[in-house]
Amino acid sequence: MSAAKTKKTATNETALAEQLRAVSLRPTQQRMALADLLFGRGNSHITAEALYSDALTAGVNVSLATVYNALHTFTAKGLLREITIDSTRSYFDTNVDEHHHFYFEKSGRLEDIDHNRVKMTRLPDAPEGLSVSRIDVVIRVDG
Amino acid sequence: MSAAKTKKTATNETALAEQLRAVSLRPTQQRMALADLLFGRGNSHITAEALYSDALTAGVNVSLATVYNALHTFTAKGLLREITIDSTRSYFDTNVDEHHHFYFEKSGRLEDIDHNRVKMTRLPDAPEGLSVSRIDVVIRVDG
DNA sequence: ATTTGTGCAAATCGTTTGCATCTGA
DNA sequence: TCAGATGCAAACGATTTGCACAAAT
Repeated sequence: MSAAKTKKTATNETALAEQLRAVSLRPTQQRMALADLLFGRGNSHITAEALYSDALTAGVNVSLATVYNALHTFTAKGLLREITIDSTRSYFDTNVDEHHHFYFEKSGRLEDIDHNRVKMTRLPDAPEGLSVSRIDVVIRVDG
Repeated sequence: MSAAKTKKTATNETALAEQLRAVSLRPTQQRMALADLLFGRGNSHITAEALYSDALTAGVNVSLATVYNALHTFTAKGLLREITIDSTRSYFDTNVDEHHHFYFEKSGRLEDIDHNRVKMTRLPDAPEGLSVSRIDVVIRVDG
């Protein structure tokens, strides 16, 4: 009885709609359903294709183009973070807080590393006048 | 008068051939020429397409498929390191020593950071029984 | 002679785009 | 009403693949 499959409660629906409106996005049916799939579960790292197939499974009427659209829009609005580790696909992370990743080379799976589990005591300055937008630490493990 | 354009010196040719033989790769014309382009210059981060066009410019007779082939083979043999940061293309790094990168978001350019310019005093253990194959630190700057 | 590498063109695959249609405010 | 969103199918671009031919040992 996932919220995506059954009728969402009014409060849920409102919460999602508010979340979207807060970043000036129209809470359309598709965005609501995708947001519910993305943020309503623990599943923090997902690919476009995977989200699309989750949507189909959940009976959500949405096209692949709209999935890509929503993922990029959400990312631009700071609701998601895009992670590029494997050149064959992009992952989108629902965790937008500062954190790092384990990357399991065999399975292609990602796992969060809380930022306080990594401490960097020395870092180079950003080149002349440029500012650092993000520091990504990826620990690759053979698994 | 690049070594790729003109006839290579006997010592150069021998050195490259030895380098390839050392990792049990046949020193074919194409691999020699590509190795020369890759390792003979300062240019440490290159894409397959860029190497291909460099090769054409240098008058080297090689196909794109062979460029991909050589890049992957060299990487498998430890002569190169593949870097995935931008999902639209793969970079190959001739620097295979432990080091990190600046990534210039606007230009898509990469710049090496010597590993002793980054110091990590706290790192999580690798998950159960798995070993860490590599730690990548990417500092993204808006430039 | 045998193995390995190369080149071409076609195939793949994730992602993007153009455009007509629909929907939310 | 009308800007913004969606869906479809075609286009894309980097990379891979199949297979015949060529080159290295």
